[in-house]
Amino acid sequence: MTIHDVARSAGVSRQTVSRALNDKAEIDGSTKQRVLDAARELGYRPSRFARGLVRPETTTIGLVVPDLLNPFFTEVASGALAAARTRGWHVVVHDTTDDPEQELATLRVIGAQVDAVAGYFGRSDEDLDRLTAGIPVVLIGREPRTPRFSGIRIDGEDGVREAVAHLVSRGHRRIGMLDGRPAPTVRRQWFLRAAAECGISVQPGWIAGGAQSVDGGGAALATLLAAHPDVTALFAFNDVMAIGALREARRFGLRLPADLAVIGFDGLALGTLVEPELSSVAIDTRAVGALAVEQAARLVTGAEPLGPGELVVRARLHLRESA
Amino acid sequence: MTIHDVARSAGVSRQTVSRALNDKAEIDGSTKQRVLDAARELGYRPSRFARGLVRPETTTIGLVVPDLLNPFFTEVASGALAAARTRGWHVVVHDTTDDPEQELATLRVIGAQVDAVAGYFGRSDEDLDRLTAGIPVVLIGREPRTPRFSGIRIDGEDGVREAVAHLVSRGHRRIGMLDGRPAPTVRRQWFLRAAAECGISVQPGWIAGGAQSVDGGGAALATLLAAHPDVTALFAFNDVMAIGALREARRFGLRLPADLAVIGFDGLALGTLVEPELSSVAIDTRAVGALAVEQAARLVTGAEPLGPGELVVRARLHLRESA
DNA sequence: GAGCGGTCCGTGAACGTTCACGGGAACGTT
DNA sequence: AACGTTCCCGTGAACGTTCACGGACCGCTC
Repeated sequence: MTIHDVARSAGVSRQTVSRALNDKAEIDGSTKQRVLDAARELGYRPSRFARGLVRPETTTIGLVVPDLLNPFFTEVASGALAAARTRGWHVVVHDTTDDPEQELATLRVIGAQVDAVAGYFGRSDEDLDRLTAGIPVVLIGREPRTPRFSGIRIDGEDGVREAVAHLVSRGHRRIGMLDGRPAPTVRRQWFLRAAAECGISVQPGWIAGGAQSVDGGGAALATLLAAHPDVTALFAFNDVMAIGALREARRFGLRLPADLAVIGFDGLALGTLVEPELSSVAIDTRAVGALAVEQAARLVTGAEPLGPGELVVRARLHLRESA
Repeated sequence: MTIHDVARSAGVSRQTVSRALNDKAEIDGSTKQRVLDAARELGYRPSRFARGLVRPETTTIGLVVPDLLNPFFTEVASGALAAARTRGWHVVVHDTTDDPEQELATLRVIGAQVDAVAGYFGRSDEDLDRLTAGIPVVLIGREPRTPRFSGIRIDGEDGVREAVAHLVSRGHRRIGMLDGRPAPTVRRQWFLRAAAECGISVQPGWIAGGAQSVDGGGAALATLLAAHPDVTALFAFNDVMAIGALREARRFGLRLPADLAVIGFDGLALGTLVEPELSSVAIDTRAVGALAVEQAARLVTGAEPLGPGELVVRARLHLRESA
């Protein structure tokens, strides 16, 4: 079903059909109506590829997240959408469900659909390089090794230092941490460094790793408290885990924050909905998405890309009720 | 920067470049490498339009939501993404920020980018018909008047009846409602009908309208309680408002659910994170998104579309702690 | 040395649309 | 009657890629 079929059906030429469909001049009112009717009759709709081939390209960027239901990624995506909207750009969102296979499948098909891709990836830079076939790539929350890639860095060091200092100033000495993985993360390094600077020691058993989810946070807290019930404060890898920890602590019968002070990371809006409201080392999550789109924009258009110094989002402590 | 430039630079023909880039046979290893190097050197990347024009089309559907940060729409979007993924389709997500202007802008540009569009719209069917230029449209949570459109209907009548019956069985007689708009909504009708069936009367002042947000729910509860502090139970337009009401009630010093029982609508995962956990007339939100994509799929491919009877998502009462 | 199979590469065509241009008809002006 | 304008409309070309086909070259066999 092409423009030609419509033209034939209406007894005019391609160009006249094009004029009618695109509200252009140089066409008589009655013929225009006739063409429009024919097009509707035939259920015709223009090929966006043929159209894109000849008209100024509308850019589309792909955003890849592991789990859109995770509020952190929702906020990042929202920021990316907003940034794209101001440019009249489009964003196709892909949710990999944290599955390497899905990520692979996404990368395979996305290259043909978008002008740039941004997001969270698990695969190596080499794999990404091979799969993205030359389009710009913006990594979020991970340092690129290839110069071809850009990375949005999340610098929470100062914020974590503030958090630990705050807990110490409130008299806490046994501060645990729920990490987002069994293996130490960067945030754990920040935490340990901050603790050392504040002059308190952190025993290895005070750190429990868990899945980066509400349930994961709850489970991690359970194992932590089982072994070390004397921990009085907690820094969590992120807000989602912290919220799971709050819930679990309540089930343990702990009073919050009297028996256990909790500080999360990310500063999600969700933190204001739980009881007690969550204190957090907050970053501007929507800015993360917006920055990624901005950098993708520059790479696509060939403008001067942002340097590493500008591709940073810094965290600050937001105190609420939970600590 | 076309395939031709690469061909010239590598001293071969278009076709050979195409073969190298697409990992096809009938090409020598050394020439392939030479072409690949030339392509990288020139920063070449294939036009997805030209490619799409000649290769089997990959379908893309547009999903339009008023606010992706609203967890309800997040869940719907997540369901849509998952359904699209199983087909190898793409979803471009547009957030209109609940702004008619943005919605208009979105509709204007989306037609050239997608094969079908689904989501929440504020504009009239006539406007939509004109702006979507012949591509299939699936409305969510709203009945279409045009036969050209499909609609996903949300039937919460039975669920609301269960909810009211439950509250009545617990002895509640003065049940208020927080509606999602100043003007009566369908959910208010369900509520009033259910109340009548249960033999309790609802005074007009027991119903307060508010914005469909956490703060809106809180504000609505505040005005409601100011005028009618004797209300003992509450049905909210949706979970987000219900959660706002819970927070506000706590600030009022009410014990939950002893002083005020609350039941929301939607059954969001978020409801399990608040204190007390929210009872809700729950729908399968992800199924809503999935159904929309499924129907869009059928309309695009020309398969037999789902009938009105199949395009329904029914609600059931999920009891947790708040009632 | 003719024939044959295999490997590698290039040329025309096609995808469906819009742009630039040209041309016919109708009408008014000189 | 010749000419200029205005209003419509159609034709060739182009966008950048892939597919189908054909052909050159090489080595082998009989």
